Amino acid sequence: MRGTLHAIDRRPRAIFLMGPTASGKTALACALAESFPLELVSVDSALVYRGMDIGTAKPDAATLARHPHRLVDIRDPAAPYSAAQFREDALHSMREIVARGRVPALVGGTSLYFRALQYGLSDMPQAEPGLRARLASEANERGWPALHARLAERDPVAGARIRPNDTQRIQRALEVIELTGRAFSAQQGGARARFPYRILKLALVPRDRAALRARIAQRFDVMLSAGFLDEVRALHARGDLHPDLPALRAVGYRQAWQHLEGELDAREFRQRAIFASNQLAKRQLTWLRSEHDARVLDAHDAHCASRADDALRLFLGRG
RNA sequence: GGCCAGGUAGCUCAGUUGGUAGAGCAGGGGAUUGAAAAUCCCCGUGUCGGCGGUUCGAUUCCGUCCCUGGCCA
Repeated sequence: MRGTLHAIDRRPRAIFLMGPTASGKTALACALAESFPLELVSVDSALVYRGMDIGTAKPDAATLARHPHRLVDIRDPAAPYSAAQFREDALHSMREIVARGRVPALVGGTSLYFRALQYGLSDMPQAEPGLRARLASEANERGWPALHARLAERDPVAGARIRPNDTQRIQRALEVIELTGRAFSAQQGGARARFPYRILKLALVPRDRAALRARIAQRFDVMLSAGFLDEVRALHARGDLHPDLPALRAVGYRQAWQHLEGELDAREFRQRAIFASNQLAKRQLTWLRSEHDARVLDAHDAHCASRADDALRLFLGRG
């Protein structure tokens, strides 16, 4: 620092606004967009799906009209999205925004997407549905322990790292091994390119977990009275969707689907949906704790918005 | 008021032929590379309703009281 020359960072600036569900990210992002030349990019694995509005707490039409969010409503619920696709889409959006002389603000709660965006993903083949189906049916016949054993044999490192019960990761690792003929673990990590943006990371963290849970429950009841179940009924009525789709595993939708199928009564549905939401928030907070370069804002602090405002003013270097 | 069944972890409950107790759910912590709002791992001391009694020792047996539910009045 002192007395040393350092190169001027000419990378364009970008904002990351991260936070758990129900922490007030959207409201804060929209408020900041009123004062700064921002364009918003959603970082959320559920907001990408069309027709899933109420249960995902998607910003309403008026909000989206005033503050367009990129990467919202870009997929049909039948079509899976992925972290790799997100990275590509987000980088594309960011380039466009910068070309228009504005600052990209990435807002959302899907930490894996933030990580994939900033640090990149290893060069590995994408998911292949046919192969996954084959592995799943094999697991059905011979049991997952057999597949885990095969993984351990073909890739001892991954076999040791991936738990025998973690069927999803076993499946992915075997998929990559079959597609490439090489060990999965050998393809992870490696050199990663420098992220082409200077970023200001803001983490919206609610100080009081119990208050967050209360807010989640309250928000869920608002969703119910806003017609959440009708929304899921419409998806259910399509007939081509099923509960194993990533879209329908989303918090609230999974439980609503079970309710519509008669597996859960109304009370249990509500209860379990809220629990799932609380648990999601907890996992999101675990991710956030490892964001050591993030500026943490207390979501319950009355001055939260003005603190964010100050941070942006400094970062963007103007008033 | 009488009879019956219960009162054990935040909730639902199991259990101890008397040696102070354990599951599920909830909750907490963690992992996290093409499904990630997913998937997985770890974490259980609580006057065993109160008070007495029997006993070396009671959450467990006995008495009594309180509370809850059901049936009968």
